[in-house]
Amino acid sequence: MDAEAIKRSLEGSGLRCTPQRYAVMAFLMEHASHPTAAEIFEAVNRVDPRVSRATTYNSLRDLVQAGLVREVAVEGRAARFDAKGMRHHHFICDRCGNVEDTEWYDVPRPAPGSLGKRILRECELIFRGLCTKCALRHASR
Amino acid sequence: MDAEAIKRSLEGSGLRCTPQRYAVMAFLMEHASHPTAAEIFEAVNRVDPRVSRATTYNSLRDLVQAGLVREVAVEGRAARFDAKGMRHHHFICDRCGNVEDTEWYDVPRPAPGSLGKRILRECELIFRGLCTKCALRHASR
DNA sequence: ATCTAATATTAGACTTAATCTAAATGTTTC
DNA sequence: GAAACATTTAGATTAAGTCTAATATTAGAT
Repeated sequence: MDAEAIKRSLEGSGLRCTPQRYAVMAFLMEHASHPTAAEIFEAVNRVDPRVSRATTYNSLRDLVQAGLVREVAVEGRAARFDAKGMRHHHFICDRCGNVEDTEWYDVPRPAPGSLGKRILRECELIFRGLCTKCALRHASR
Repeated sequence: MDAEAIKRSLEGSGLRCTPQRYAVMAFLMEHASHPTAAEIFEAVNRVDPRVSRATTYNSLRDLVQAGLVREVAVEGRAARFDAKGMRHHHFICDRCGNVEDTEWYDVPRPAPGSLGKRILRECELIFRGLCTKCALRHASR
């Protein structure tokens, strides 16, 4: 996605395309590494010191609300974020905690009725185990 | 599970059955509500003031390591815990953030090869949407 | 039973992540 | 250009979790 597309997607969601929001969104689209808010703030602030910490958090909140960004559910301390580009699932490493994208495939929905009166919006699949790096280190011992 | 069973499962995992650990484990088994560490601490400490905050956290860490308890991945601030009893999936409410258990069913594993050299331990399914309470409130407006 | 070494617990200080606040700045609209 | 609104800012505050050093408990050896 290029600059124009980012601008359009922000405005399409009712968000003004401010330099700060743009910077956060652009950073997320360039880094599929599920960065934490602190990482995003540091990186974005280094490039453009006009971006404050509060604004980083505000922008992330707005982007998540607008549906452009996903807050990945991980059990670690700090929240991690993910631009919603291609659909994918997540693999979380037991050992190093890294979150990686994996190929998407359709998840069978629960049997109708099993959820009662709940309203289902989405199904998310999380794989756990050892990532490539940790699996190799594990094997070589 | 009764007291003896808890004791056995702790010791079977190489953990001494101290009053503190027992209390944390017992609380989790009685409350399927995915309490946060703070909630567990308050409840357990109220009953037995000998249980400190640090020990609550230590016990939870030990229980998770021993595989008796699961730390549920949620995007909120505080971690949530869950005694591993019956297998189940989780439903997280978009609005109130509550985590509820839902009926378990087999999740199709990813195509072999799609995970590369990663070692898969488990698949976890998370549903998102509105819980019963929030769905009703939503409808009545 | 007593000693000893290992394990567990504690209170409270500390660190980290995130939110809040009130003032300032920027943007629209008239 | 002024009023109304949205956004950003630095820094204070809160919340969640971890760490530390002292104390207590336990299991196993004698």
